[in-house]
Amino acid sequence: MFTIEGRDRDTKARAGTIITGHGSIPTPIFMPVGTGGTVKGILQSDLEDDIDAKIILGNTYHLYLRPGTGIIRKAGGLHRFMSWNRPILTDSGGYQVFSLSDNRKLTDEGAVFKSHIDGSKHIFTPENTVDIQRAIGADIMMAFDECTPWPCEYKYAKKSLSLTHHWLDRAIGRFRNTEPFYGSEQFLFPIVQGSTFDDLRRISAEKVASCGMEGNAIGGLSVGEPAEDMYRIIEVVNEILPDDKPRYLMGVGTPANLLEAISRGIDMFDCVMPTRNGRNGMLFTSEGVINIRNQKWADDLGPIDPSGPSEVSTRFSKAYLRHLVISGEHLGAQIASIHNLAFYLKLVAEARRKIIEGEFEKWKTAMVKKLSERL
RNA sequence: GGGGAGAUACCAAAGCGGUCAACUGGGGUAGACUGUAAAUCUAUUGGCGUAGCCUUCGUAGGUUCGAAUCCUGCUCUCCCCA
Repeated sequence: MFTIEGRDRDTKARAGTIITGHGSIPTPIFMPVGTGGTVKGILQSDLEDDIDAKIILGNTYHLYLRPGTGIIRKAGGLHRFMSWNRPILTDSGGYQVFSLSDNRKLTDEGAVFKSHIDGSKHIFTPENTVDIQRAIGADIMMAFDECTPWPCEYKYAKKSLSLTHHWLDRAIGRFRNTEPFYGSEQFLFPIVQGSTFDDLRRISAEKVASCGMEGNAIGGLSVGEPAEDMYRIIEVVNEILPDDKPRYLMGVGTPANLLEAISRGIDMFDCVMPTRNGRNGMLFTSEGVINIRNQKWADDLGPIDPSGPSEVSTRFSKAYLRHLVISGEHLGAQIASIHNLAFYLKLVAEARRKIIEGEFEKWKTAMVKKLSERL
């Protein structure tokens, strides 16, 4: 399911391919987030053509509440429901346990929570989140975990970790006792937790590695901790996670975060940043980060990004995009999202080429510097 | 021609003797956003040497210890009737 085609000379970076029932994914890869069966504001055809997304995310919590698994099953799975034939990865709802923490209570059994939509009461367990993801038909399913907040007391992180591990065993049990609904093979990725504590992270990585799944994930990072802590934890964990399986860093991050993580052996990423921040006027370009709402772009008739990661990047000017965003026009959010996602996808594709050529590190160092510039 | 209402900061619109440099929206400016309860949220928006001072509420005067608020003249706008 995962093959490695190349490795960088000087770093832990590698270039590989993940094969799923809905197509293969070159790594390193960035996965656009499509929480509720849509990458917000973007047409599937634009994801396929202009952005060339290889895989997108869906979210168990959101899809379960709306439209509900009944409709998705009736449609023949999420791929058919949303007319997307490339791979899909679903998050288990573990992140919502964290982000909607006011509305939930954790027990050994699972997480009892109130719907943010209508206040109705539900429970997520390691078992039923596998069932829901089976109904969704995700190519890659995630184990149900607790994404701990930051900062986090050692005592709490340790207790939470044992809960996550306990849940992991049960999720794998259910995974092994059930079959895909739609014929296409599904994988289940376990998630390393342990907050910013090296020893807990080691314990968790050992546990996850011992499960022998087709890929592994690192969660609980980029929740507010300094980037240096995140990089350190990645190094600690990747020492232990199997080298011949893809490693997925959940919820990360900025373009610079991606390159730093790739150099430490990460293969997969997802993040709302290119879409959400794009909708709010933040553009990632080959020249640096810009806030398109700033006055200084008002009369800049040059392209959004001359390096042209997407068709919209050179077709439209900064002044036009600024006008759209300032005016609250939906097209502004759409163009910004398309450009940002294409920028992310081009960035990881370029990283892949550099890795195969064995020249990743030098390129990465220069890029990180450039990408962090604020225009 | 007759009668009535009103003129407040970039726009709209509160305020109707001191607690008003003036509520609130919009607009402007800047910031935040990392497994999406976010096309959202926050700050700021007369000037300056900024715990203070200066200039502002159509305009010219007046009353008062004190006026955006009360009185008078003027200018302009809107509405109704003819």
